[in-house]
Amino acid sequence: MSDISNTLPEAANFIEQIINEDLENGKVTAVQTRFPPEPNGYLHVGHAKSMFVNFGTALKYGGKCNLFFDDTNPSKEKTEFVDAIRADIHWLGYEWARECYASDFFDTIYEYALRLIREGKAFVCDLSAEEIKNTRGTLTEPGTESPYRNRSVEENLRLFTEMKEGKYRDGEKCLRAKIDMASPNVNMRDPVIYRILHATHHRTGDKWCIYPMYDYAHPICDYLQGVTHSLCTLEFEDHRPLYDWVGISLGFAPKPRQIEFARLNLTNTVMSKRYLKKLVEEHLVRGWDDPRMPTLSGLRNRGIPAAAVRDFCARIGVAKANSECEYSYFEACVREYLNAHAERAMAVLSPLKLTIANYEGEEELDFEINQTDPQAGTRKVKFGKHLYIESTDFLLDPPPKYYRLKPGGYVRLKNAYIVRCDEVRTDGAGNVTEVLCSYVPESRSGSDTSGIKVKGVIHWVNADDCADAELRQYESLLRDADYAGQDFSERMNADSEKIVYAKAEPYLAQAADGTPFQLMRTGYYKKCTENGRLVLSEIVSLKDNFNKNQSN
RNA sequence: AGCGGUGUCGCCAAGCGGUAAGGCAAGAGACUUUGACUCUCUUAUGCGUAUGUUCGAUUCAUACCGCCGCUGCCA
Repeated sequence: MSDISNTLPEAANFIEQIINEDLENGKVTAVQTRFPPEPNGYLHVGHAKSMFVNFGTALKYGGKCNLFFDDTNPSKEKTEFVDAIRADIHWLGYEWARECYASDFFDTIYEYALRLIREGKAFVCDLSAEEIKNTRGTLTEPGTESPYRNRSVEENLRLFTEMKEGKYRDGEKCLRAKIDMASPNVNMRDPVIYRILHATHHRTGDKWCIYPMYDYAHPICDYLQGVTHSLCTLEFEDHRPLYDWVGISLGFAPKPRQIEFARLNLTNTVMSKRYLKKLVEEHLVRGWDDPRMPTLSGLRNRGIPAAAVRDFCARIGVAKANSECEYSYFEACVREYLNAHAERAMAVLSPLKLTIANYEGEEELDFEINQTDPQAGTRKVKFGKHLYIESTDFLLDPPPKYYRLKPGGYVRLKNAYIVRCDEVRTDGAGNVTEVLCSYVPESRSGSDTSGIKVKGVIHWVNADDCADAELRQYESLLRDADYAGQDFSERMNADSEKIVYAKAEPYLAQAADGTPFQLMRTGYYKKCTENGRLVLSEIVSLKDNFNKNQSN
């Protein structure tokens, strides 16, 4: 399996270059990063990349990575999300050095604001949001300075204290950094750094009615945590001058360094929290962890192994160019991992009865648990006279080059015997209801002396042995197959700009009792995805499988 | 239009002046107790375009062109 500790290195060269420089010229002596989600939703694959970069960088340099909850906007954040985020990070396989919150630092952040005011670097502004917007200027024209920009330090101090004490309504006043209204970078035009928000915070309750803005709080929180390299996505590139302004104004040493990288995009996949939230709130999905969701909990419920997600992140690399990965890349990583690690089991999704006329009794056959890994051992499967095969593995009028079962044709039952189709039973409507075969006794797998060569090998289940328990399970698999299919895509299509999952995925299933199952048709994978239907045959149970692999 | 980024095979992505890695996808073949897996081979005289500098440029310079982001009291 992919090793967490060696996945980042080759992937993020430009980040490493910067860090190496800082290390070489003694700017820093150890590397500290942080994974900074806002607890306003669940984590998705995009966050997996961010975790990969942040945790991976720390791992690479023998440093630390904190879990930092960016909870500066109480109107959007909830404890439910905090718990889910924690669980998802652990599932992905990462361990944080310290868990902290922006709200842990509210007191200090406030003190720093006082200091900026005393040094004439911040002022209380009475302009409304609308007025601030109108005086900010445009992309090509400078803004105009606020009439409140030159208030005395004493007045600013008094006003800001009153803001904190709750003397004003939301939006009535705000604290702004005094930078440059003519800056070509709009973020530097006296940005708001504190706003009044009479909202109950999920952690600090009603202690505060003013909250710091991200741009102001983030560099402070980074510094207070000892973060040396603050890795974030490209859209914050324009904010870096402000990030630096805060650090320099407050005299941080060493000042954390912000480095940006491109976020992950996947074809046919909605990654915007706004849409995902909408899907949940409008009950178009069961919840954030619905297996159709690109959330980490969704992937987990779909049975996708965390190691495969990590491997994917490592393989796509980290760069600054905007890009969109083909979903097939992700699927390849999942298949590759599953192929190497998942336990095999045979299952028939659409059963067709097969009876072997000349076979009596029963015997137990040895099956490899994982063909690619002999050490995984073997399992016993009962073979008998009455079996079920996949209905699609038999064709009355087969096209040329059809290697599976057909009237008068030979085929091998996987890991068992070669059989010949002698007779077919149909119902009134002409549908095939049963296939009658005869088997070749000396063709048993492993000791085949029959000399018969067959091109086709099909899977089967013993009807007597597992009819009750397993067929019920197949039903639930089928139900979920529908549930995972086209209907959903169409709805999404009509409803939003993108499709969530345009195609059903062959390994997308879950038993009714919640047991995650990996479906992996080893033979017809491509065909499955082409027609968008699940026509799978091999079930790979991953229950406990991942945990097992995790521990070593 | 201003600022900040970015343009290398269908999709990711190495490369940091010395003559285009790798992966995914695709195609061909071998193997096979499923046609899967595995294995082998093929796929950019070309690196957004044009000029330069140089013995030599994807790598440096200049100018264009394209794409992305930015005018929340969101993060």
